[in-house]
Amino acid sequence: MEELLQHLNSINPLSENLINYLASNLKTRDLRKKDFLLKKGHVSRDIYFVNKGLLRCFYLVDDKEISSWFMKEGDVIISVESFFQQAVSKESIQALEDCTVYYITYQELQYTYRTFPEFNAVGRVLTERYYTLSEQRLYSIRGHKAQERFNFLRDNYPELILRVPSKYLASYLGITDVHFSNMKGNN
Amino acid sequence: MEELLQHLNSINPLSENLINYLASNLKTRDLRKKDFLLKKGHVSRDIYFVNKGLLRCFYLVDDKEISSWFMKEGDVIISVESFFQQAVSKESIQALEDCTVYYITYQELQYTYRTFPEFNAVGRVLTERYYTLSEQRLYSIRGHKAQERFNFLRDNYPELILRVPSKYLASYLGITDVHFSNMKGNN
DNA sequence: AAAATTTCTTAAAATATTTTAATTTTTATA
DNA sequence: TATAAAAATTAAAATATTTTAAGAAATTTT
Repeated sequence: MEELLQHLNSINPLSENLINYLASNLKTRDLRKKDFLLKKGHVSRDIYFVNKGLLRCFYLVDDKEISSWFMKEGDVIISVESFFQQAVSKESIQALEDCTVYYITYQELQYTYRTFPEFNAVGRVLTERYYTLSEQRLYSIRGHKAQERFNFLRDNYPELILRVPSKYLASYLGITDVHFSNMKGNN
Repeated sequence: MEELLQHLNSINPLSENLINYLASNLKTRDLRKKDFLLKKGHVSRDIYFVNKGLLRCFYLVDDKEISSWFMKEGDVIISVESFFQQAVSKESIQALEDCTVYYITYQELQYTYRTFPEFNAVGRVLTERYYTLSEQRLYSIRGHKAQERFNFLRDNYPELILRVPSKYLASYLGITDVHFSNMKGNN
């Protein structure tokens, strides 16, 4: 938990009160592989920080699971639309490995923003960073062929290729697992 | 300009000092159709608010222009990655109609965050909203066939179909203008 | 208003990707 | 450890999308 607080502090220095508040309100949760952090149809009520492990975010299109992204150590997790709007989620979040996560609730986060205004700067910068990553994902998908999308993933997120089962990577790239397998062969 | 300040104020009340600061530092720029707000290779140094008109954001892949999004009245414009990281931009931004925009520079925005801490809350909420829209775009593109992507655009952004030339919409949807034309025929 | 340029449409052939199905490999379970 | 289940690979046929090209329509420029 210390490393999370350090991480936040490096974005914008936190007051002692804020550090104490976070330290005493952050909760821990352990997940076994295949456990769900969020199921579609529910509201994304907590904001998580991955301390250990790997998870995937996915949604269904015609009974097929489409992966939106993968979160590992050091990442913050929410279902973006559901959390920010506190609306029912189209996405589910599931552990791909045994995980340990820290979290606080949406209500606690809003309370933190109100009570410790300087924390808005931290929230703003983190949101800017994740927004940028989201735009990069759009950039790498649109206008590129399957092989190019695969190359981008391999060059920028090599760890995912090793840790994430191919069928999830395939749906993330917008192709079938069969085509994914063929592409790897070519290379 | 009044409506922009009202819009910001509705997200989080602005102090009188902040309102005065913004009112005296916001600049206005008029663009003729086809003028550029940003050219690839430059840094996105200003954050714009569209008062009138319509613009497109696009980038090149193998000499082909791929549209990333369209901004109209009431929208905030930046090239996300370039602005937040103050790095060279892969994207360009061009007016599709005659436009009027308001803007401040990146430096002024950072100064505003430092000098008026309450403005961080405004920045945070706006960034959350645009991040959510970016995720929705990913959601609507990935796992969906061309016809479904077109339907999503038609149902959620009908105005774009009327105002944006087909060839730009086609590249936004990740298809050729030829295929776009054929799909419209089917419907 | 006419001419020039750009955009849109249509059709046919070429290519990329999906679907289906069977086999092998890997991982999970008894 | 053996067995069952899930995931990955391979091949062939089916489908979706792109490419190319030519003509029609719309828009911009002179």
